[in-house]
Amino acid sequence: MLASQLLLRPSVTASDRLLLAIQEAIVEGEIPAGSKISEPELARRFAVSRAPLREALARLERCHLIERIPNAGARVVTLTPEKLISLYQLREELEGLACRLAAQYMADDEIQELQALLDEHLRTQRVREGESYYQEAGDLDFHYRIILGSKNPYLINILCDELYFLVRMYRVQLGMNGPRVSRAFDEHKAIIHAIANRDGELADLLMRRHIGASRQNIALQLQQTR
Amino acid sequence: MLASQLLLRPSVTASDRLLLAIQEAIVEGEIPAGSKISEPELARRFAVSRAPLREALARLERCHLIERIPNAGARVVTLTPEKLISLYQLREELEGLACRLAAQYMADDEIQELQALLDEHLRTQRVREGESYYQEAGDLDFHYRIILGSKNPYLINILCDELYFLVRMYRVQLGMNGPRVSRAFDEHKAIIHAIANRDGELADLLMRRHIGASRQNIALQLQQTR
DNA sequence: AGCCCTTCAATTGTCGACACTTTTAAAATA
DNA sequence: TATTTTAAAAGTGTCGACAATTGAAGGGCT
Repeated sequence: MLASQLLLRPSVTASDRLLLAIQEAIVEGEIPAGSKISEPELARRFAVSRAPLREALARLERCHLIERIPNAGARVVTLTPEKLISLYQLREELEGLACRLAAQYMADDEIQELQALLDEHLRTQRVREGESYYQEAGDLDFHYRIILGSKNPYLINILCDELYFLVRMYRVQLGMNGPRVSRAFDEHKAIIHAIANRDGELADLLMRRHIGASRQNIALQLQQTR
Repeated sequence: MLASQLLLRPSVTASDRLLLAIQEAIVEGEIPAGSKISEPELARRFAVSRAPLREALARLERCHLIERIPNAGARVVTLTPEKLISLYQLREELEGLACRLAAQYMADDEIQELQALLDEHLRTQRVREGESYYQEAGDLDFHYRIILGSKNPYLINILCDELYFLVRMYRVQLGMNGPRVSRAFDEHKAIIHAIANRDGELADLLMRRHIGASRQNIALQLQQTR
């Protein structure tokens, strides 16, 4: 469910719940990309006042899902190929770094868990052929663990809390579940292998290629669509 | 003044002004690192209600200057050597990327302006020997322009709006203005040269070294302090 | 004395109302 | 009819007050 940042929170406020609900609605396209957000309307819909709603909107802006203009209101972001490329450029760099650090700082048992996770995903994947949801959940989980393994708090915050909802939004709304399934698994395996060998440089390189391949895949899809 | 994200805003609200004021107070150490933030107290101090104050606090959390715990309140972040290293690791990666992209996307006149800026800083620096404020302002300005030159909106947002206040806070409070002045100028010149030659790879490498040198400088200073 | 429970004050989260701004729509003029 | 002006409607920003939660002080127990 990707609620990593909420699992640690002792008490959940209304604005926390709102954030999750609206995030999901935007990512899934229920609130369409580019549409205007009306505070009174959303407040009615979720049966809360505008105070916690505005708190939630502030946090939605933080993860780039909406854009606000003072005195004019908020809009859901519009998705463009250019922005998507920008996003993947960043991911290549940041997740490459995450791999290098993870190879250095992850505990042995964390690496073993990661390996076990991949095996399980492989089995699940075989059973549910074609169901992209599990594939995506597995993929995100894989990336999450490595990012957390970097132990760099700023890096973790940027990737997990700010950029990954955008990544999901693009995947869902542009239908990026592609035919890269089995190849992605092999790439994941190679990356884990490098981390297990404490070869940060190699893990870095492999992750950059892994994400770079996705980026080119996207570029191709976009080109074909035209 | 580093108010880049505010210059474009049509109308300035109370929470905008609050954000700037509190940011400055935290960066300069007037509100001490690690101290608890009392909403009623701050609201009185700035003569506003808690609504715009809370909006400002949400944005301060976004740039990592405060940490909030639901129902418990907000604290100014504490500075640690480990976090500072984490921050510089990120900067190396992100500003390296920024250089590579800037070499590709900056317009010719933007590069010329950048060059002129550096010359001017050099002159100003000679006049005001030892005054670290101008040196820092110049340094930040230099980095800003290259980041903006990358034309990658997510990269720009993360570096300029989220991480640079933290960088300033560390510089001010740990007194990081060091003896690297003249050497930094040479490094800046080399980076611009690479960008002007549209050599992204080289600019990337040089920027990583430039920031890496600062990082090692910091590590040394911290070691000596003990 | 030390620890746990209760009570109370202080702080945070939420609410409804008001002030100001922007946008929309109608009216007036050319 | 097209354009500008004006007025109303909707929406955002801010305020003060109430409700819910937390942290601390005090009292009771072992």
